[in-house]
Amino acid sequence: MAELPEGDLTTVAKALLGWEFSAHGSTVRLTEVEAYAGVGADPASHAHRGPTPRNQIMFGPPGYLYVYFVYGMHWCANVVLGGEGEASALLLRAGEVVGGIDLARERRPGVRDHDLARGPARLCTALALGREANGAYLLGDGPIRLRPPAEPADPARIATGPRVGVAVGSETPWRFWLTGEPSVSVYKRHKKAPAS
DNA sequence: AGTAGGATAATCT
DNA sequence: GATTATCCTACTG
Repeated sequence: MAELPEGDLTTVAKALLGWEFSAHGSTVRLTEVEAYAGVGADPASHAHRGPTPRNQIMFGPPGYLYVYFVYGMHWCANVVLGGEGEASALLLRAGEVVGGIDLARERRPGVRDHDLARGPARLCTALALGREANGAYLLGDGPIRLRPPAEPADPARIATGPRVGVAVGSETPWRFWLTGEPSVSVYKRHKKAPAS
């Protein structure tokens, strides 16, 4: 059993850096995440306009996995945070493969080790996450698990910046990552987001 | 190094 | 019918 950290959304987001996320025989240490708030508070969030069939898992209790399909070909994984009905979530953007690396390499042939989970859709591929993982409980004893690291991430290495690839709300600096990690993805703004 | 375009389908308006 | 919390390839400098 594990318990999520206490605090508001950005506090929890930063506290989850360095946690280990396991699925289907591989484990990554989270090096990059993005926070998304709930109804009305965050135009970039899927929950912004209220519950829909897709985002219903975000409106449930925290500690569950929200997996969605984007751009016609990619899966992305989130951890539901906040209280029930709050609908905030944390996008797992990147991580370092620390277990089951042979399986991860098989799932993403031909890429360097630090690129295996460097990006949200790549992370899902490396861990073989798809539709069937949506709604999984992460803090119990199931095949998909999130657990705290033996050594917490160094707070001095946590960096903050705007979220990657969002069309709206790109001013909100809710992307958090660990500086100096080769598995952190490179920043790219959305095609239609205002130039910096 | 950085930038640009296209693939491709679920989801929502 | 428009939109999209991405990735890969190909190009320019």
